[in-house]
Formats: sequence, structure tokens, C-alpha cells
Amino acid sequence: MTKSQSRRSNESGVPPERGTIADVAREAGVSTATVSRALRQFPNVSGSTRDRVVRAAHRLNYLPNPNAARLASGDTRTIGLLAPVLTSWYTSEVVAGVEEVLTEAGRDLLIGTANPLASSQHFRGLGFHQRTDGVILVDALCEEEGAAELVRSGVRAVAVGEHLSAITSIKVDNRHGGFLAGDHLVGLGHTSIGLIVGILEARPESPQTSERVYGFTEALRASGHVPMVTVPTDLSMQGGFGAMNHLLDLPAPPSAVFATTDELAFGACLALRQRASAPAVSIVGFDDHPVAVAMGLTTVHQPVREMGRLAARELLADEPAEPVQHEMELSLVVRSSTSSV
Amino acid sequence: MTKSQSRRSNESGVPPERGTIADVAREAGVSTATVSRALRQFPNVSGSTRDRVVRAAHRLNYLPNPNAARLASGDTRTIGLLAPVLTSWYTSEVVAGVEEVLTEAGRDLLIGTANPLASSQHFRGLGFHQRTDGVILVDALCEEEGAAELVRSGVRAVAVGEHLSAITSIKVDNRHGGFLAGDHLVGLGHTSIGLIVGILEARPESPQTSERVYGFTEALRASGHVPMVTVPTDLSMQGGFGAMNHLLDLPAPPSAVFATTDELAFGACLALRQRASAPAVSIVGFDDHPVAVAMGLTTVHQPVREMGRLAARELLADEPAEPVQHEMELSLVVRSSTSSV
DNA sequence: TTGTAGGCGTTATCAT
DNA sequence: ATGATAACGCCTACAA
Repeated sequence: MTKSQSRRSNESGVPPERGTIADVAREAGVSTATVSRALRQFPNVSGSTRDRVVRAAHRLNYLPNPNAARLASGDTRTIGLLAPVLTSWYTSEVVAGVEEVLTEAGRDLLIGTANPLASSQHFRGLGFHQRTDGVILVDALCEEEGAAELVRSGVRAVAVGEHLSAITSIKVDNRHGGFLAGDHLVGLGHTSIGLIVGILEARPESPQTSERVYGFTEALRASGHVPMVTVPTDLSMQGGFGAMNHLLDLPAPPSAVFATTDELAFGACLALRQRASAPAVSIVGFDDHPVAVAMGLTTVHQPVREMGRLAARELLADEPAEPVQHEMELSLVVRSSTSSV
Repeated sequence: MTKSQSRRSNESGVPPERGTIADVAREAGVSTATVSRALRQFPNVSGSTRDRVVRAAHRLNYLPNPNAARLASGDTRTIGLLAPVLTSWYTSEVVAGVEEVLTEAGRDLLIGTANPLASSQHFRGLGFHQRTDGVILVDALCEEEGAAELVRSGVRAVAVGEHLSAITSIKVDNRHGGFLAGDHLVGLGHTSIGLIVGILEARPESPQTSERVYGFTEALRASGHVPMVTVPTDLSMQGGFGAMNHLLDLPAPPSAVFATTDELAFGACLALRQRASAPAVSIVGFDDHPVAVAMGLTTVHQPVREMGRLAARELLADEPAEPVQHEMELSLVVRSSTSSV
């Protein structure tokens, strides 16, 4: 292993020459303790000394070694993020939001994948053990029991996307979102409505979906009895495509459709557009995925990036006595995919 | 707080009790050095000793403190990843690929955003200074000069998406990809072709785009002189939408179109589908974005996740004497968006 | 094969 | 306000 050797002796061209705090102390004519204090903006350092130290550090091109600092202080200044998949629009928005806040706070962001239903297992062994001050759990990463166990093992955690009573959570009011969608369609005069429900094999009992459906039906019920035909399908564009075709093939197709996610809605839109002689069907989605803009899809906007920001802020703040349950505002974005009957 | 209270009662919700290597040494009746060696699978440890140590560690629920290990060894066992945007399909695929490999190798993944044209600046100060053994640069993160500076400052780096001669890079043969697209259209008998070129404001001179265009024109030239009308536009779905409308409004619209990215192609498809009385226009994209499947878009497949995997592997492997320039295989995926004249 | 002891670079606790 | 000097927990020559 000659790798770690180049750290102290580099025979090659130009030297990285990482100085240590001792070098700075010598250069500034003070003790290492003072350097440490000065560089960390402690109040009990005279202005002149601080200046001298800062200048010396700059001159020597010095930067503190984070590992040494972490070891000595026990503070990792790092936040971990765990999600079942990293490539979904949702997850990457959360990551981006988290990263924004952490960067500004001078914290590091450690990323990991984990299968659903993570337990504290993931924070030990191969996980984030002693490497993070807190962890952000995106999506359906663990059940109540898993969250409770995390707390028990002393792991600071925040959930994004669903409610876990043991830890601070950030989610949207899915029920209300569903209601907004339904209310919009009802308001446009639709009286025959289709519902496309996406089901994830790995997690058939998604609370998000149930809540959205519930809110949606509430809206329909609130304004008389609007018949509704439900098509469960795969949680994918393909699924939405198939479901929409199914609806269009009905003897009496609905005049409007609510899909529980934008992805499903995209598939539905495509199926609809593909039929030359299709009836006019309004479509509403849920998410406000970037593609929704281009598709002209009316949808329920979910402030995902902001949720990521908030999650990071929660983790950076002092731990609240009790877990806080945040519910973010949802809003309907009306585009061209919906119109009155 | 009674500290030395519980040592074996693990089931009853006992707090972490973070032991140190010394505790394990005592428990196993060996020295800390032996524990360190045994736990890291060193060959020069007798089987019986290793067993005893492993068992003791397990009994004490011990896990080494990574910061201490990092400080002592100078090895961070962490890889950093820097990208201009985290939310693009491309970036998140790379991240996912990198994460796969690093997880398996027991390495950590540190994530950061950076504006284009990063210099070594980003690896100092607020960046990854002394926290990573290497860095993956996604997309147009730095120019040749920046890469050279990185090398000079001793930062191990690998670029994904473009060629930087100073460091190991992983990219696709964009020229060939463009050729595949053009050849496909020509082969289908198209003789009047449109080209939609996306331009990113932050980086107008994208080499990827130029290469794709170049390869594309080569294919057209190779088979006689096929006229081509080029429409530069924003690198976005909206841009593709507008560009396609422009082409369709021409007195003699082309019978086929190549868009330099899938995103552009999606917009083009939408514009096309939106016109009830549009002529049949074949469309080819570039990327093989997941939405392309649903859209039925013929496109040039880019193995992005695999590129991420390779980048991680390169960083984990011993540093090559000379930077290696990897060029990944591209392939045309034919779907329903293209057909013969 | 195993043990001893010094060191990694900071931070934190006392003094002063 | 500043300076000694232990921790921090592990790794790694060097010895045995």
C-alpha cells in the first residue's frame, strides 16, 4: 500500500504538503490550542491574535484535517441519506434540497441505498455507523417499528415522504391533494370519472396512495354521487398506459381520470393521444414532475425539494423534545390536460 | 448513569455501549494490535485467535470508529462525487452506479454540487478536502485546465461524460452515436431530415453535442447528399417542442428528425402528436432515458449506470501510470417513433 | 504469530 | 486571553 505514503512524502512534482495545526501555531507564534480557537471563530480570542493566526494559516495553505477533528470532538458534521432508489425524480429532488442546506452549513452528505424496511441494522456494520450525526430516511424506508428501533439505538433520524411517529417526519397531506384533484374535476362538470391507482410490488400497501384515493373520493362524494371506475395497475408509465387503454375501451369511457402519480398520468396521456378518435378525457396527476410541464399535465404540486431542505434543517437544529410532524402545503397546478365537459 | 452495568444483557433494549478496540482486546485476552489485525482479515493471525477476537467483538457489539481509523491510516475509504446538478436523469444514474460499487466495497459516498468549471478549489475549503480518496466528476465539471490543476494538487479524480486528458475519463463515443442515428434514418429511406440541437446556456460549446451532430452528418454524407435543416434551441423539452413546431411549419417539413438528447426528442414527439393533421415524421433521440420506453422513442442508448460503476471501480483500483480514456459502447434502440418513408 | 509503544491531527480541560 | 497537555480510537513499525 504505497497509497497512504504519498500523503507525507511526495517524490513527484509539486507538493500538496498538508501542514498541520502545529505548523500554523509555530508560524503565528501561538499555541495549537489558540490556533484551533481562532480558526473556529471562538469569541475568547483577541482580535490581533486571530488575525495573526488566520494569516499564518492562509500563508501555509492550511486546512484542518476533518478526521482528526471528528475524532477529537466526536462531531462528524455529516448527515446521511438513505433511500430505496436513488434515481427517482422524488429522491433526487430530496437529495438536491438536502445538499443545498448542508453545503451552506458546511456539512457533508453521505449517500446510501437501502431496501425498504430498513432497521437500525443499516446504521451499523456496513451502514453509517459513527459516521453521521443524523440520517434522512427517504420514502418507505422503514416501518414504525424500525423507526422506534433507530431511536432506541440513539440514531437521530428524520423521515421524508411518510409519517413515522417515533421520529420527526415531513410529508404532504396526500388526502388533501387527492381532494384537490377530485374537486377540480368535479368543478369542471365531470360526472363520470376514472381512477388509475399504481401499485408497487415491493410495497402494495402504500399509505400515500390510499390517502390520495381517499381524498379524491371524498371530493366526489361531497358533490353528489359521481360514479367512478378504478383500475389498479403497475406503478409505472407503462401501467398508466395500459390502464388508460382499458378505460378507453369501456363501453362508456369516463370523461376524466385521476392518476395517483404523474408517472401513471404520463402513460395515460400517451394512450389518449395515441388514439386518433379518442373522446376528450381530462387527466390529473400527482407530483408535478418536470415532465408534467411539457406534457401540459394538470397535477398536484408536491414541494419535494423544499421537503429535503426542511429535513436537513431539522437535523441540523437541536433535537426537539418530541418528534415533529410536518405537513407541507400542496397545490393544484392547472394545465391543458383538463377542461370542462 | 451506571456505565459498567450491562455487558451481556443485549435483548432488553440496552443502549449502544460503544466499546473500543481496547475493550475487545481485554475480552479476547489479546493486544489491541491483534484485534486490529484480526478484524481486518490480516493473514498473519492464527485461526483460533481470529475466532476469539471476532467472537469477543461480536459479544461486545463492537464496531471500529471510522474516524479514528481514518486518522491513523490516512485512508478515508470514501469517494466523493461532484456534479453540476443532482436531479438530472444522467447524474442520478451515475450516482446509482457509483453507489452500487462503493457499497459492495465498503466505501462511503460523499455527494456535492458544483458549478461547471470546478477547479481544485472545490476540493479544499468547503469541498472534499482530506475527506475522500478520490473524486468522480460528472458532466462538464471542469475544463482541461481544471483537471490538470487537480492532478497537480494530488487529487485523484475520474471524469464521467467527457474526456479530460489529465485524468482517467469515461465517456461514450458521441460521434458514433450520432452516426447510428443518422444511418438508421437514411436506411429507412428518409431524404429530408431535420436536426434539433439543444444548447445549454451555461455551456454553449458542449463537445458532446458537437460530436453527435458531426457523426450524424457523416452518416448523411455517406449516403449521398441528404438535405438537412438545423434548429438550435434550448436544451429542454420545451425547446424540443418549439423546434419541432418550427420544422412542421416549414413549407416542406422533413420526414425525419434527430434530436441530440431524449429530452429534446420528447418535446418534439409531443409537438408532433399534438397536430391532428401532421405528416408522419420519424424521430430519433439520444440517451435512452426511461421515458423513452413509454414514448416509444427510437434512441441511442447510453449505458450511464455502467459508466458510474466503472468510474467507481477505477477509483478503487490502483492508480494507473497514465490516465485511461474509456469509451463505452453505444447502441441504437429502435422503437415505434421511426419508420420508413 | 503476537505484543509494545509511538503517532495520526484536533479538540477539550485545566491551569495560568 | 493563552498555553500545556491529556484525551480521541485506531494503525503500524518494530520487537519478541
